[in-house]
Amino acid sequence: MSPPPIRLFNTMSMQKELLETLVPGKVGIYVCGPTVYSYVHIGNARTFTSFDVVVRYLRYRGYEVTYVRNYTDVDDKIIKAAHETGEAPVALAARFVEAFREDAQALHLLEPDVSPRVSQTIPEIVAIIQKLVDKGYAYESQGDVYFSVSRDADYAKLSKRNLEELCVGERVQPGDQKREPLDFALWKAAKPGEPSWDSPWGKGRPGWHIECSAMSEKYLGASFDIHGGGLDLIFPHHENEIAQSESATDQRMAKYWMHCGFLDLEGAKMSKSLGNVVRLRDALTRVDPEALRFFFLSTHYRHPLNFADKALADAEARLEYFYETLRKVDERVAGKDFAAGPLHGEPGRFRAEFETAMDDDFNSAGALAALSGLFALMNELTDKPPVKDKAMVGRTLQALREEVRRVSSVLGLFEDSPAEWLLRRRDRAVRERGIDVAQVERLLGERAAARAAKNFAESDRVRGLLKEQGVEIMDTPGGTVWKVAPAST
RNA sequence: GGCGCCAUAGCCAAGUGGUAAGGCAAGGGUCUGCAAAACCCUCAUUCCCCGGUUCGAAUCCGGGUGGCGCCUCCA
Repeated sequence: MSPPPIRLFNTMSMQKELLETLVPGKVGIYVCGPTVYSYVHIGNARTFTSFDVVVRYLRYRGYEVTYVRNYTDVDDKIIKAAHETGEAPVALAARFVEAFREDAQALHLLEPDVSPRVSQTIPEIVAIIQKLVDKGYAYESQGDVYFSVSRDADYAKLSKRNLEELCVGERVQPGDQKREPLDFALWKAAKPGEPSWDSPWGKGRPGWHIECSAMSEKYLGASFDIHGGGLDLIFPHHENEIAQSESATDQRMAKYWMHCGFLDLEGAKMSKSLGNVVRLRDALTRVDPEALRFFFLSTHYRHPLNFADKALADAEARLEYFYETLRKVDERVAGKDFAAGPLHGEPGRFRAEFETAMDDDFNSAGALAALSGLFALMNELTDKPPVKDKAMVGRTLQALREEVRRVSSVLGLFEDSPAEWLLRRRDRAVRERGIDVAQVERLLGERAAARAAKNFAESDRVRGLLKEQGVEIMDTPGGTVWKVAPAST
């Protein structure tokens, strides 16, 4: 069996390449995880969601995937944050690892196969640094150890920088022990009160980039398939990882480098200096987690995505359509057996469209488009079947429902029960709009009585009353149901 | 200054040589006591501008214009 023709954009070559893994049928992927000094923001969430779908799709295509995503739990920012809260750095990091796990769960992110932490990888980190020192790529200086960029002939091959130009913006800070401006720290001598570990260079802790070199090698080997992260990690983080790993092992670190585009806020990158960072957990109080996920997937992962209320509302409305459809279909066919026989149309054709899009650099936006026809057909079959053969309609609906399940497993969407999702959404809207559910139900009862008496004037008056409160009602064969209208703002 | 990305309808957004996916909005229709939901139809002779290559370009090349990112911590 020939491998599925998945193509992916490789930052190293700046073009799409056919995925040919080191070991046929297997993929090792390393994604740079969060530095746990605070809650993750929605930009982080986008990146992790993108790679979540990459991993899911590779598995869907039959690859045996080893997915590694680390926690950077030893870092300057953690020490700084801990100093501010008065916590021990280790405790603060542990607290935010837990917070991240909660956030990840809300977004339906898969648990990686391995989630290593810097604090648990110190021996491996020290070993790599020692190797680099021994091979002359690194030097010790007053308890610090630096990587000597000038010793690395192909430095900057990922970001395509030119070393002379890089030096222009660079300054050697006073007190810095670096020999050359571009050199970067592999090991930092401990200062009082900082977490530290023993090393051949005295007590200290790892520099920023070395942990990923150590953790990826520990769990995926010196050379592995895919390394991913946000666009802003290309330089210097991934560049430095490459320099460290390849100098130490003399092997190509990763074959494919994937980078996720930014999530913009009001058309500008989120940044602390602009004060426009939105935490994931704050965003989740305003938008359904699955709608956020859908929103992320509605644009190709390498393109910029603008975080806007309108777009989120659209995503949520679209998701409601999907779930309403699934609810109807499930009511119709769940648990039923239909005699074998021909299907209406070609339920399988949507899968082909979906796979074609995903095979092309994980084009989730294109993949989502394939769902439109699938859901329209389900609605057509439930509401106004074009064929009289009820068994055929039922069989076809079941087949389509199965297609949705397959797609769900890849996109991480529609994993909730439709009834639960719809109720959860309505409950949130009820809370936001301050709607009195008891009153709604009383009015609904009055209207039902009026309708039974064919008093349509009264019935419509009640409808108007509810509408003023933002409640929309729908008369269905199964009775009158209601929902909260989308906010007009 | 160096490196790089992007520019597709009112809005969002796929499409990297073969004659413009999908969604939202809008208009029309079917259904409905009326609605809503759902379904159907319509909705870019054209892809920022100017040249070029080609039988053929939104897609390739050159030049503009306009956004944006990285070069310092950053997903």
